Amino acid sequence: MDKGWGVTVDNSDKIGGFFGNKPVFGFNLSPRLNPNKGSLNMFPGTEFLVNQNRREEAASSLDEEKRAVVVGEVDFFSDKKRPPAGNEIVVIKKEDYCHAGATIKTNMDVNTGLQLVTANTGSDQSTVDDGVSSDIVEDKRAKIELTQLQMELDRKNDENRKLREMLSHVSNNYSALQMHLMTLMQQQQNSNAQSTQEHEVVERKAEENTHENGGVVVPRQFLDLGPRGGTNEMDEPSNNTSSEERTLSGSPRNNVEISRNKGIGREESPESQGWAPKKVPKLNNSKSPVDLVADQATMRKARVSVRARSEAPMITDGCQWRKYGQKMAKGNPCPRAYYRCTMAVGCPVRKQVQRCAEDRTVLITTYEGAHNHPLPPAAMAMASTTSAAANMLLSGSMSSADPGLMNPNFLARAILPNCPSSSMATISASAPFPTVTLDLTQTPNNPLQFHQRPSTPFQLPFATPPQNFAAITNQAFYNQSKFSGLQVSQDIQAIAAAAAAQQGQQHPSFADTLSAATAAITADPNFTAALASAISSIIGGSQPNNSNNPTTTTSSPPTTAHFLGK
DNA sequence: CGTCTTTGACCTGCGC
DNA sequence: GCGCAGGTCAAAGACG
Repeated sequence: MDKGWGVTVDNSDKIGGFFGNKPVFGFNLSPRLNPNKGSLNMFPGTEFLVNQNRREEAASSLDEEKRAVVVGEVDFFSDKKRPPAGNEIVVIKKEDYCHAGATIKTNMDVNTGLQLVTANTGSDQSTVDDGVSSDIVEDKRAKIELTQLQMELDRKNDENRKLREMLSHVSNNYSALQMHLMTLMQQQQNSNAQSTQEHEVVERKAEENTHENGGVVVPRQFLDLGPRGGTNEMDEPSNNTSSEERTLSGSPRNNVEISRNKGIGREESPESQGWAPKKVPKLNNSKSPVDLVADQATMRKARVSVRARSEAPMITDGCQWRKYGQKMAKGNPCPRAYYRCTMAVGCPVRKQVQRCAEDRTVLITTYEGAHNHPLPPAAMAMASTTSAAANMLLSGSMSSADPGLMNPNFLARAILPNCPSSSMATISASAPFPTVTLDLTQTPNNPLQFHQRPSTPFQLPFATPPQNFAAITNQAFYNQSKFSGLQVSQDIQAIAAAAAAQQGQQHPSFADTLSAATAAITADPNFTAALASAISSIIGGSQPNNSNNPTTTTSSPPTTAHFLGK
C-alpha cells in the first residue's frame, strides 16, 4: 500500500525503504514478511523516536515521545517488541543509511486488519504528507538533548552524593583512629606522669621551703610542658638552691653570679627569675631525682622556628624584646641576634633572629620558653601557634617509647588538623632542642608547613580576616589540651576566651570556648590557610612600622605577637 | 640619666 | 683533653 511516500509494508516480501543501496532505517525484512510476524531490525547506532499513538492524537504534543537508541538489533515486529498500531518511529540523527526525519509508521489497515508499516526515507520531505517536518525533528532533537543533559546531571548528582558519603565515611574513620591514638597517647602520658609524680612532690617541697625562706616567688608558667616544665623548672625552686648547686660546680663564673645574687640584689634580674643561664652547672655524679628530671626537661626544651620573608631586621610580634647578644653562626654569613622578652620581669622567653644564608630575604625567628605574663590579644595567634607546635613536639617526645607517636605527620595533623597533606610535616626532634619550623615562605596554596629545610619562596598573602584569630587561637589551645593531656592554666582559658571574644562570642566557660573554636574551625574548613594568612598578616603588618631598632616594636601598635608557650 | 645596643670575653656542650 | 660552636654576660658606648 504505497501512500505516495516511503514504503508500505504488507504481505509482500519487499520493503521499499531503501535509500540507494542502503535500507532506510537499516531495517531488514524477514523473508516472509507478515506485518504481524515480520521483523524490523534497526542498525545499531540509529537514534530514533517512537511516538506512541501519534496517529490517534494527531497533532498532539510530543511529550509522549519515547526516545531510544538502537544499541543492538531491535526486532520491532517480534511479539514482545512490536509497537502497537499508531506508532511513529522517527529518526532524529542522520546516518549513513538514512536521513534525519525519516520515519516508520505503523498503522492498522481497517479493511484487512493488518498492521501496516509505512516508511519515509526523509530524503525528500516534499513527499511527506503527514510525516514529521524538519522543524519538529529539530524540536524533538533539542528536547532529547535536554533530556540527555538532565539525565547526565542526575547521574553526576548521584555520583557526587556517593562521593560525599564515601568522604564522610573516610572522615569518620580517620577521626576514630585519631581519637584512638590520642587515647593511647594520654594513657602513656599518664603513666609517665605517675613516674614523675614523686619528683614533683620533691620539687613542691623545695618551692615551699623557698617561700618559707623568703625566696623569690617565681610566676607560674602559662603552660606546663612535659613533666613539670623545662629548664625553668630547674631554676624555679629558689635562688638559694641554685646558688648552692653552682657552688658545687666550682665554676668561677658561677661563683661570681652567686655573689651577685646575694649581694647586689639581682633577685629581679632575669637570672633569678627564669633567666638563669641555661648552662647547667656540673654537679656531682650522684644527682638527685630532681636534677635528673631537670636534665630531662632541659633535653626536651622545644623551640619553634618561624621562617618568613621580611626586609625588616626583626618581625614585629607585639612583644618587647631586648637584645643581649649577637654571634656569627657557622655556615651563615649573617649574624645571629639574641633577644629576650622584657615585657615582664623575669620572663624566660628568648628568641633568635637570623637571616637565611641561602635566601637573605628570609628571616628566621626562633622562639624558646614560655611567657610568664599576660599577652596582648593580638599576640594570641603566633603565641598559640608556637605553643601548640611546641606542645605537640614535647608530647611526642615524651612518648618516645612509641615511635608512632613521634610521627611528625601525626604531630602536624595534631597542630593543623585540617592540613590535607601529610607531607607538610617534618619536625626536627633532634636532641637537645627539638624544633618545629613554621615556614611561611612556601607556596600560597600550602603556606604553612613543618619541615627542616626551606625551599621555594613565595609572596605572603596579606589578606587576613581578623576573625580568624580567635579560631586559630582556640584551635591551638584546643589541640594543646587535647593532645598533650597537660593542664591548661586559667590564664590560657582567659586568653582563649579573650581571643574568641574578638569574634564577638560569649564564652562562659573554657569548654564553650573550645566548642566555639571547633565550630569556628568547622566553619572555616581551610584552617591551614587561615592560620598562614593570619601569621603572614602579622609579618606583613609589621613591615611598615618596623625599624632597625627592635625596641621600637613597643611603640608600634601590637598587631600580634610571637610567643612560645611551654 | 636611663635605656638600649654593641661587642669581646666567657662558659658550656659536644665531637674527635 | 682539646678545639669548636652555640649561647650568654656585661662593660662600654650610643641615643633620646
